[in-house]
Amino acid sequence: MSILHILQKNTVESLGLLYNQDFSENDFQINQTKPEFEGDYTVVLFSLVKRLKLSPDAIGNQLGAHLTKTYPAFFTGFNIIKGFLNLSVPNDYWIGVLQANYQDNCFGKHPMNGKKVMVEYSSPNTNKPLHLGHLRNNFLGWSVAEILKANGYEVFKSCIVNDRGIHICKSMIAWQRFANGSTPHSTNTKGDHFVGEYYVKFNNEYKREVKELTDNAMLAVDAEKNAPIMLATQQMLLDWEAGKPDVMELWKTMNNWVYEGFDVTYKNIGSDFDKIYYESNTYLLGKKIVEAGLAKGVFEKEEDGSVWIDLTAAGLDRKIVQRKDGTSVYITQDIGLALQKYEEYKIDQSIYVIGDEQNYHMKVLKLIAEKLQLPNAENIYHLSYGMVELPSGKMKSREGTVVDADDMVDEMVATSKKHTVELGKVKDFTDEELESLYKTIGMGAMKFYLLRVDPKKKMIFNPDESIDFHGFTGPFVQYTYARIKSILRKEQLLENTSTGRDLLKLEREILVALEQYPTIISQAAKDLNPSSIANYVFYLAKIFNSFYAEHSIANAENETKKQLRLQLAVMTANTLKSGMQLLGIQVPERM
RNA sequence: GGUCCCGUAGUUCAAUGGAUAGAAUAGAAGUUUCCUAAACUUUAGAUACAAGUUCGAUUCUUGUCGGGACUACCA
Repeated sequence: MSILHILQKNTVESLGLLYNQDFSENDFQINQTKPEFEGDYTVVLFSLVKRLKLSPDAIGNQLGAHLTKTYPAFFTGFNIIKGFLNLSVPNDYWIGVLQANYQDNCFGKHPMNGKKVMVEYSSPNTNKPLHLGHLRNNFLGWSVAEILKANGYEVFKSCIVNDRGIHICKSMIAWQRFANGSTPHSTNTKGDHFVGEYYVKFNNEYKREVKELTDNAMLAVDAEKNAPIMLATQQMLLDWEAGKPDVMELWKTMNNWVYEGFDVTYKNIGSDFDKIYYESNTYLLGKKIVEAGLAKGVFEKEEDGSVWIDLTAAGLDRKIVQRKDGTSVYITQDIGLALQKYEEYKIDQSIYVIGDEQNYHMKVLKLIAEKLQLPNAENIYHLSYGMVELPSGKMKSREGTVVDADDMVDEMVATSKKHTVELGKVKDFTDEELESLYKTIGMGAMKFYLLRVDPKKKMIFNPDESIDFHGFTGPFVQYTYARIKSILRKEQLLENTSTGRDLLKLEREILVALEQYPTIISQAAKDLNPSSIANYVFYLAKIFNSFYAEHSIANAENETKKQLRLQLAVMTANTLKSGMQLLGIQVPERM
């Protein structure tokens, strides 16, 4: 239990004894004490004033005296400033934390809790390569899964590949018309990029045809519906659904090109899945849902045969759930898949990492599941993240205004190589070690950049200003780790030595931060928010760097002090490594 | 039109209703005979506007102004 929790618990007890009333942890607030005041943790007294009809000073004095008298192992002194009760925790407590945990590689992680969670993320379309927005999704999903594991959940990472539908047919039609039989192999192009080019070509041709029609006096709405290439694409979708052999053949071929490309990207960025669903296998699941909904009277059938649900009572619209031709729409398939996931894995929670542009869709999804009284309805949770935008606005694959994921990875690795070569600290590395280091640092910078901001908020990426390697960045944390490891290669850490009872201000600050790590991990899981981990590891690295610049470890005043600092260094390194791992970022032994 | 989200230093991001609004970067000035200077130290700089609730508001409420997303028998 952390000192914060101990203080919460003891404050509840003390208040109860002092004032003979029942209190809970929600009746007051505890913060870390601001550095300009004496003390480690602070009880904010204002909320108690009204209830107890006493002045903040009076409550603070009584509570402070009671806490220090009753729990001298945890609280040895207090002061009250303007309604804030600042409590000091003794050195022995902090040193105890250090000695108990400095060698524990699992420090901060929580035991298994018996709960199962599925995290669905990435979920690409197979008609174009991944871009920077997908990277945010992938890093978020991966990190959230790791954070949940660290909190004792059994986690299944899943992905639904949107491998069928009109958008796929667009690339297929364009390939048939414009490719002259060329392939990724014949053009030496990565498969997903190759297919993506034909998606763009489709849109160019489509635009051209629409313009031609409107120039000939057709209305824009009609032109958009009647452009020959669009009609051909719609026919192809029908042929696909009918299982026409040549269409199926082309579909398989082109999807395989895309998968070969995705495999490379996923391997590079370190994404993987426990279960991959393909929409071509799940798109019929909606039928069962429609039948169930009609039987329950939740859905209603129109005269033309289409099926609808009325959500106006919940402030939403009337939504279609099955077309008049009997095929199910996206939302219905999704509900079918949600149910299938539940049945297959018996999950307690199902998290969807999907952009906030689909907030409405996910709201509808959950609402329909609730109305159908599906057993998994309550477990559906949309982890909605903000879009990555360019200074000019939203990225659009169709218009080519995207930052390509592969280009981004290459650029990050190249930049890290440039920095590393300039600094010249690892000239003795083999080529293989160098390549691996460049990748570790480059990917570290990129992942940290995308994960350090609150997932809910949209973020702006300016391609003209490359991602930094200094300051609040992945390489900063990696560098701190590497520097510690360098010391630990040279200095001997002894078992069972005394570390003394004295702590300098900076030593104490590091220990206070280290002790918070388990709380940070649980909070990150509660919020499904990796950015709190990123902020934490940066803060820890920062105060360690201050300490490093100020005090020597190898040349400490005496052996006792040196051992204390070595332990502190080991625990800091372990915690940085562990926290970075939760973000999907590796740390190098040297850099 | 309807629903929802967002306006914090030049820029990119922080701040469960709590103390003097934190960082990073860019700017200015410093630190290397001593454990890795991808580091450290100092300095300057911000809550769009107006009311309200509160002991206390960046945070909650309302309004104004500005920006964005969604609102397909596409997936």
